[in-house]
Amino acid sequence: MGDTAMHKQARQDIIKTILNSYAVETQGQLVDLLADAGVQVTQATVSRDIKDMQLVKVPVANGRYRYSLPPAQQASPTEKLERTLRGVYASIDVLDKFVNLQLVPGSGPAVATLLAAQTDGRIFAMIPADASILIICRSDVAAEQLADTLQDMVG
Amino acid sequence: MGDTAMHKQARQDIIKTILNSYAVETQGQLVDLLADAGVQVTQATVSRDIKDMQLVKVPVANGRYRYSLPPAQQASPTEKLERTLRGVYASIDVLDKFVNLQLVPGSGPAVATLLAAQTDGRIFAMIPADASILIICRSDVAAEQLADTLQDMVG
DNA sequence: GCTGAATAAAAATTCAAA
DNA sequence: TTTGAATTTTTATTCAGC
Repeated sequence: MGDTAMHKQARQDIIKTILNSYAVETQGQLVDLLADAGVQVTQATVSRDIKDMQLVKVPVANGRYRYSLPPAQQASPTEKLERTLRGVYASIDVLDKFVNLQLVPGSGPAVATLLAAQTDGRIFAMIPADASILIICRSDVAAEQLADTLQDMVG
Repeated sequence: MGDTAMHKQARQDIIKTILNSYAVETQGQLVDLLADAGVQVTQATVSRDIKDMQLVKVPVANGRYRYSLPPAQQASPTEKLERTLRGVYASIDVLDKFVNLQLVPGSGPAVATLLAAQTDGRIFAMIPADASILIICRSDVAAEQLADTLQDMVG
């Protein structure tokens, strides 16, 4: 046993990080990856963590398996958008049916994907650019409202 | 072997139904439930079906497990690129001279290339994005017609 | 190709202990 | 309560046959 006490919660946080970085196929693999991260536990413990965290072993396209966070624990699309937007938002502007969202360079496509996942009825189309997204709304009023909504998200 | 030939697809449909009716915890249980439904297979076959169908064994609240239909597939853009419009189409919408084609993320450029090859006289210009294509038509009527055409393509 | 029987591999649990 | 070792249980795969 390592001399550093490792608590369950901390270990589970590390497991989350590992799952986001590696395609973990078995619990044995997870044991090894945890060891690499300096956390020494057995398969039994990992099995219990997986139950606790409600992780699932998903059969994926290439005929393999991988452990993954369940939909229930995955952040909702709106939460993801809000979190992301907070980090990359620069400014917002409205003209007629258009909302122009200025962002930090590189974040346009990612934010557009998150916005698209909202299925917001006010949005007709989006033109994502590197550092901005031009949103075409269904009406001038819709554009105003959307701008307000987005403004509220970033505080 | 039973004298009634049971095909994979039919069996998998039955499995779906069973999963919607029972909290199936193990593959053995599923074998039994299939037997009750008149389908005689072994655990090996069920294991393969589960892999095929991408079912997952989800740890649920009460400390038990249950098999469940696949969580929303988060396919990578690269995988989707290889598919046809039918495979990547999400929705289509019209506003004035605009047609907005919503697609799965990553497929916009590929689909736009295919669309451009059509040399459709109604299309004035296209703005492909990662997950959508904004098509600007030569007239409002042209936009309506184009939308209909595309709609028909995807059934 | 699809399957079952046998087997290997992996995962869950039991039990004792800290 | 949490854990590892050992064990049981479950699941995946191999192999042969159809």
